[in-house]
Amino acid sequence: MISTKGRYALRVMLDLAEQASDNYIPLEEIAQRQGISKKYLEIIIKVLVQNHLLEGHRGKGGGYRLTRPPKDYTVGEILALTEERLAIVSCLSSNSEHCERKPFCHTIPMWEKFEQITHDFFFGITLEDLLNRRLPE
Amino acid sequence: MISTKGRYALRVMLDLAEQASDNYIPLEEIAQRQGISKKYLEIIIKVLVQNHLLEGHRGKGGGYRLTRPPKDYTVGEILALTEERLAIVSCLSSNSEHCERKPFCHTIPMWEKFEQITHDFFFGITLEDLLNRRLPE
DNA sequence: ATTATACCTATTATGTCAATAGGTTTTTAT
DNA sequence: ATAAAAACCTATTGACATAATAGGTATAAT
Repeated sequence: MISTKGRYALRVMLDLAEQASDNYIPLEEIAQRQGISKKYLEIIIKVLVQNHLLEGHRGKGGGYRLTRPPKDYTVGEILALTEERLAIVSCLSSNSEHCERKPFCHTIPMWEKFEQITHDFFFGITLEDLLNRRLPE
Repeated sequence: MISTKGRYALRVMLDLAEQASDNYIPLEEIAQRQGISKKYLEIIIKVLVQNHLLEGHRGKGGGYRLTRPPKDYTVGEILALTEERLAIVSCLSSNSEHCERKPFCHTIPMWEKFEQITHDFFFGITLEDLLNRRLPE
């Protein structure tokens, strides 16, 4: 399940993309427009800045702005940052302990395929697609 | 993310399918074979019985058995029972509170499509498919 | 100097997951 | 009848993640 963290991150990115402005936009403004607690958004937006999806500028007149055009962001890369667990079952996640059943497991191939499908889906949609309400294929 | 509950449920069903026997198989035996706590499995198997995916028989010589041939179970119906939240985002789940942003939301169509993909994937795989390590298409 | 802003560190409440514990009831085999 | 083997039932616990709040510091523009 996608948590609010991931969904909020997406909404912040979309909000900025919608403004289509090169100016910095204060978080306060975004929070009000989206109806989300500014304090909570701070936590989420931090990750986006650290990974250079957004650029923050301090002080009066500061705020946040995109670092690329909306068509150059995929939904997948945004969710991957805030969700951490794009792995669908723990058996597949990198930090899972070794399972000696894995070689014989009847279900692993299914999880792997689903993971592939999930990846392809979310990495195949850009912010611009969302703005235009146009899903690929 | 699929929880152990869902994965264990699947493994129990697979275990029974593999035995390919009309006899009742004690949970103790399944638990040992699968390396899962019997007590925990009790909780999981209860749901499967209540929904008639399994049949339980009490007393000496009792145990559990499938109610249908493996080809007539889909992975989807098993996971749906134990996971509850096959809804990917809370906005789409039935018990979510009304969101007045929904009509304008740029992300809802994406979540809906992903939900469709997820549903089609898991309801398109049967227990028999898993037994044979054969994923459809 | 003041104001507006990002940025930082910590804390909390809630809830779910995963698991354990200790029983009761039913059925079969002897 | 009796004993054993099994399902079935109710409650509790520890650990962890999520979602959110709180209060502060650093920076930049006017």
